[in-house]
Amino acid sequence: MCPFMADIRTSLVDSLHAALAAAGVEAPDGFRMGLERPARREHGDWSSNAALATAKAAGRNPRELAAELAVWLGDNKPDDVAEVSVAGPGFVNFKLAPSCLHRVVADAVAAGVDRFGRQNLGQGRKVIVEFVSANPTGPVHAGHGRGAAYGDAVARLLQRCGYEVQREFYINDRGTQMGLYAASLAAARAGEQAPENGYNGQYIADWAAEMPQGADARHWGRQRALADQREVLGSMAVAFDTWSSEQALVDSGAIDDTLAALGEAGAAYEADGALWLRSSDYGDDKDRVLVKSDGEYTYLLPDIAYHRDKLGRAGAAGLLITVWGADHHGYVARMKAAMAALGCDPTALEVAVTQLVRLERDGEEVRLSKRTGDIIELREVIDEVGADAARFTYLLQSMDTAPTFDLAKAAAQVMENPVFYVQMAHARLCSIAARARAEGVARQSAGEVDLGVLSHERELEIMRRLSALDEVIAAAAEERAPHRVTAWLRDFAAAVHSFYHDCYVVGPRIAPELTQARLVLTDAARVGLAVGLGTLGVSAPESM
RNA sequence: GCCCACGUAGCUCAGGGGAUAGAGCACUUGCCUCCGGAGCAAGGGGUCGCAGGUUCGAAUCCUGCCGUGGGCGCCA
Repeated sequence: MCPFMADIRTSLVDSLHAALAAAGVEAPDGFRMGLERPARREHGDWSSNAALATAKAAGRNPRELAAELAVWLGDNKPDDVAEVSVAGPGFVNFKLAPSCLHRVVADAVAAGVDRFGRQNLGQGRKVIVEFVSANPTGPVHAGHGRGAAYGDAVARLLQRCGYEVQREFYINDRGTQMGLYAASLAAARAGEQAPENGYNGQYIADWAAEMPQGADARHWGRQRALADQREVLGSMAVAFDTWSSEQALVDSGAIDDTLAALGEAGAAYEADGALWLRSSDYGDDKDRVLVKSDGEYTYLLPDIAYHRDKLGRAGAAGLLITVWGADHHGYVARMKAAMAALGCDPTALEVAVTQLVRLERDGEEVRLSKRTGDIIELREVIDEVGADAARFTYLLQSMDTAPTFDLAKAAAQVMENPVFYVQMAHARLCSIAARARAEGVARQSAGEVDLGVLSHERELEIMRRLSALDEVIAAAAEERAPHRVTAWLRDFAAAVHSFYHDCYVVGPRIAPELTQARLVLTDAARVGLAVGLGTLGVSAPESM
């Protein structure tokens, strides 16, 4: 990250508190000093609402109080502050010295892609991020793609913020669907009709043809589906550290243990021949069945055992993040209820619900249906648009919105395509460096270059945006919102294209010291783009 | 009926207590004697779904209503 930018923040907040004290103003209860980057340039680099938020309780006029704070802050200037002013209804605005921005550039180059933007908010806290978890009854489809892109990006963001992250895939390898899948494979192998409610997709026919004579359809089919899923996810650069099996939980007795634990907690009871979870005591709408009257487990019970198992592995201070599609949102309350019944810390389990994607090709909807056989597989999406475009497009918007993913648009190699636009910015920066080499420019080491000559508005804009990257990454990680990085990348890429257009780096009319400084700026911007793209799992190509 | 999310420019979406609400596409108009014009710049375009409330301040928080998507099984 740019470590001193965080220090500057801290010192500004401290100074504001001191200024308030000097003005004889006591902060009201619950007051938190607001310090933010103003939307408008003329309002400086940082802005505080200190006067606005405290004036009423202190019986003061906000604008006058702000003026008083500004005078005091002007006399006791925090480090790196060039100017303190008052604006609007009573904001106190700070303008930083230009040297701050030059330090950002030097930092980015020194830290490089591996370390720039890295921070330690997590302090090694263990997190298990579970995502995709498609049934092992067929290929992953386009809808799983969003969960895959999202879960992996969240994992990457948390890693960059100092969490110890494990990516996990839960395999529902027992139960009704698994049985139907095995029966469908066996039927297809024997040239017979699929059973009622069975699977009919083309892949069933294809896989059945591969299945060796006499193979156990259940076991062989599970392996076949998993291999396919792993391969497709791998082609999108999504890899899991652990694959957790539901059947293994049954075999190990973990489910019976969980049942016993729920019983001991008084959270389970028998009725109508079934065993119920008293989930309504823990915030759910109604009680839920754990064991059906025919003795079979419901889907819920193994899932509770699974989350209990994960919690044990994550440890007392650990965190579980489970990514579910919107079609599972109804299960959040019962899972949290079960965890509460087991005495777990309710904040230890976070369920991230992603809204469903609408898939189109050239404006026409393509339906995602796993059961009809008319499935759009994730493999097809990747084949059509590429892994980078697929990931970036899936992460373009907040997970709370149900976006439209147009395959044709995502695949287009045009600047209107945000993936291409951002990657192109990186490629252009690389081409500048290549050009400098081709022209025989002897590069000074970054430490020797005078960055003070970087004062063009285009250059300043790049530096300002670059200085915000660590905050963007921190916010994206804490809010589990990778699309914040996507938004930053689009803005930053725009700044790079503007710079590219207006500020030549190498050429007969460019002074040598400016060439040197701009080459360093180019390197820094490249690091910023690569770091941002990296947290999304998207590559930063040197040429397009 | 109940639960969750969403409703911001013509379209796709950022912003999610702060100052004059932003970007891309589309539209209008400029810019190629130098690093990729696959670009850059300027302009027009808004009752932030509607109505109340909280607040010094609401697109943002709360309540109700309307609309859209998803969910509401002893299916998974």
